[in-house]
Amino acid sequence: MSASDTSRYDAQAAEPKWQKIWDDLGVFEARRDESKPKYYVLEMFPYPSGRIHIGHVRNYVMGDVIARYKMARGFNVLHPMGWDAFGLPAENAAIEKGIHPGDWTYENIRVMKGQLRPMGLSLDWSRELATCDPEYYAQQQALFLDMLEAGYVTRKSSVVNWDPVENTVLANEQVIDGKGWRSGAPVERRELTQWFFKISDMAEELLDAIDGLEKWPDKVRLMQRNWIGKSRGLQFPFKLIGAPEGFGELEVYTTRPDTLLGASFGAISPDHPLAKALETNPEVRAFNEECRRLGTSEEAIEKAEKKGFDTGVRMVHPMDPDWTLPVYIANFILMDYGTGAIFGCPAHDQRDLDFARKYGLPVIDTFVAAEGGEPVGDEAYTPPKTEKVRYVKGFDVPEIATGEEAIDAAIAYFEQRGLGQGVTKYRLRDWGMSRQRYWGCPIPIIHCDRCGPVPVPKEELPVVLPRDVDLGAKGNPIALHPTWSKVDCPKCGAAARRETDTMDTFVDSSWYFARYTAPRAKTPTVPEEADYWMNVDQYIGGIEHAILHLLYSRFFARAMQGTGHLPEKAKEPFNALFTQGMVVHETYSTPHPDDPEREVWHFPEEVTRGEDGSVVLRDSGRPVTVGPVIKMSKSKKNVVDPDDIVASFGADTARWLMLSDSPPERDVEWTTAGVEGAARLLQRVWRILETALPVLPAPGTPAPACGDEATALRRLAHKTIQNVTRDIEGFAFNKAVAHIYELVNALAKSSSEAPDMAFARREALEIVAQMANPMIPHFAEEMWERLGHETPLVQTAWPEADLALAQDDVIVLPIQVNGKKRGEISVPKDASNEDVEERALAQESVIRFLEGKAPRKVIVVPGRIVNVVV
RNA sequence: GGGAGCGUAGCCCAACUGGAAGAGGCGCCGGCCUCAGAUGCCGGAGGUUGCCGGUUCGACUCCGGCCGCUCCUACCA
Repeated sequence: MSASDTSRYDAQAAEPKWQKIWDDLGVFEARRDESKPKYYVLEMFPYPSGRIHIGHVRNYVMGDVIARYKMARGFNVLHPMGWDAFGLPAENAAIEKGIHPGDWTYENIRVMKGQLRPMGLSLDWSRELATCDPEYYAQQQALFLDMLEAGYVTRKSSVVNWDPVENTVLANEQVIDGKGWRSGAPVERRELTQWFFKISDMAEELLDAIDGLEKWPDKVRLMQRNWIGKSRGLQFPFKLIGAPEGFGELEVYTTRPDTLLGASFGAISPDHPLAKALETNPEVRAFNEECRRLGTSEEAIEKAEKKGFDTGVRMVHPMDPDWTLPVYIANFILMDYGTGAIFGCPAHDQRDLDFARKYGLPVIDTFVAAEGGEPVGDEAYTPPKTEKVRYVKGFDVPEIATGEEAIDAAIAYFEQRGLGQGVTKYRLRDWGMSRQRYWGCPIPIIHCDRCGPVPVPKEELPVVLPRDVDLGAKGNPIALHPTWSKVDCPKCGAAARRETDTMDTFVDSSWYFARYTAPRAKTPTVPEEADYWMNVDQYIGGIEHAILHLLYSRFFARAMQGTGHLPEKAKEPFNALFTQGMVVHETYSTPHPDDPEREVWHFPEEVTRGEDGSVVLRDSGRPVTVGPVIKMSKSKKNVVDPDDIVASFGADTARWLMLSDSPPERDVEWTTAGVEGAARLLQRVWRILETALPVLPAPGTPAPACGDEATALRRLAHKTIQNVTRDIEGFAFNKAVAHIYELVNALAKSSSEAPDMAFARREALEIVAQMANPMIPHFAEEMWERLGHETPLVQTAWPEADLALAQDDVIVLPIQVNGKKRGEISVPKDASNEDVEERALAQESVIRFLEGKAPRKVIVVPGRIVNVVV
């Protein structure tokens, strides 16, 4: 193909050309400009795992559509990008491949940036940051110190997964069936003193503020509410009989005090002080140790078979001194929630019922259904608290009452008698942020035997990670470093030790959005910049971050406001949130050669379908196990990267494909079916353009008088502006794509060279270019240039639809008889309901289906439908 | 175990949130173009809206119960 051949669109030439033009114009470099409204669009930044995959691209292309659209709407747009660069995979790579985590991470960033740049995203790369860079984490350490001083940080004990062979703490994902993933040794729960952010102090505030997050998806708001888990309940003690010294009472918390007369046992967590005190009994010790082998994840604990151990201790029912109940240690009671001790009421809690059946404990109904209630059998009776039920063993409450009423009555009863008190509790726990790992932000603290934990003076920041560590060693690599931790106490000058824990990587991602407003500053933020750019107007990311990342970021924004690093308005940092669906794919595995219990994962490109349809490895032909369709992730290798498509068809084709078909919020199973279709669209539009060019009027020619055909094309073009605008605003990119197709299809059918048609075709082509610009910007710019425009689209305003032109004057209404379509009528769009009814009843087909009967009712839905009911 | 979501043509999905089951794309079939293929153009078929029940003049849409799949579950990010 020669350079002057315009019969085909040449993405390989056009894409670098336009990227250079945009770069030279500096249009994506955000500068403060008080004369324009600002718009901050942000996609969740990636973990540099090695290569960009389709899931990333989908995320960033969506953000790019919004960014480019807002630019055309006259906003001063900030659209930055960076790297969530600390984390466990870098350490694993170091062990497996002998590469330093830092080298591995920076190489990944280089590769992934190299993959992203050709996508033509409107990113301000001058603000790029990496959380593993001392420039970033120095400011994170400064923030930590300010938060410590302001009382947002505390130190206390918590449980971790301990691998006794590796001498190391394991992440939940490193615990497989209760065993360490490398050592295979049974995992233990062990207590360590760790640093915490006091997020639970903010539970009420974070809960209340959810109401104000109107542009967040309801499902995310609901998930956050449930996670915070506010509950009102009763806390009170049981007197104990036969307990070790110092354990005269057992404090329990219950959200259902109305079921107290249905109690049949007490249960405590294996981590409860009483359970530990009882470990002098070897059987108790053995039971507790078995429980501790479950690891720390909520999922594992709850999924495990419910087991209990009768301690022999008994507790006295507070309402009847002669009534005593056995106290069990139970593997499903969490020490972190409530008081770590409960009373079990089998009739009204399924877990308690299963437990009671297993250990032969009584099941006592306290209430039954208000009408025809039967005693509990195999299923616990747990109606909503708002439902009226009949209390058969209630106290201080009418026989028929709702759960809520009875709970309030029970709390009042206990408070009046001084037996206990109503308390509000939250499921939300403090955020444990200490990690016994290498590749993270060092916690800037020095431990002195005399002064305790002492903050590192700010002028000595950053506390830089040591580079020379032995990651293969058993234990925390930083703690094992021979010299790094040895320092003098900043307060008293005595020999002291640095804190060797690093921060949870969620800390890094909890404030990066604020750092983007002044990424090179020598302070965490800069007031003028934060004032101008905050908040994030549109945040875009995966639904998998609906709880933790977003909740932690909300906490951080408040703490940063409290320490003077963010303005008041940034307390809720994300004005609008869009959660895009995940790109999912099958997984492929074969048994590990050394250990058939384990699996080796394979990339989709490594497998192929055999002749009989079975899935085999491409090189060896070994059979492959096809696993479930799950989120693309490096660890399972079910990733597809965009390079092949970009190399064969160009970035715009990949972008178009990503935006077509699937609604953005829905998960998509990745398939390359449709690539050719996406590429075809570009060529098709190009051909339409090149065919039309010789007959089109000059740019800016005013509209001539238009005949029916030209008016119809113009109407569709202006409707397309309305539709695409609405669809982009509503994140319905798949619908925007469909509307562009519709206009292109109409253009393809127009070949008339009459002046009015030539005008309408130019107008429609320009609108196609402008509507498609946020999605396939290189192609759109090239079109725009061929159409004779000198100012690039990136600096061109979004068009306004001509409302008068976009409206239909006549609409077609379907007519139903008894809900079934029997005919249709055409009426003026502003026809009255009476008119419509009259015309509908005059319809031949309607008369026929009425069979002489008089209509009982006629329902006219303006602009929609007419239903005649007989 | 708990929390959240999804399910429409062979496939991806629309259906203005209660108003004609079909906008758009992929694939498939037929025709045209071509020496042939690719590209392209024109046309077409395809349905118990996961299942059962309820509300309604009218249900893909709302309610209840099942089935299947996905995400989160506090040390994966």
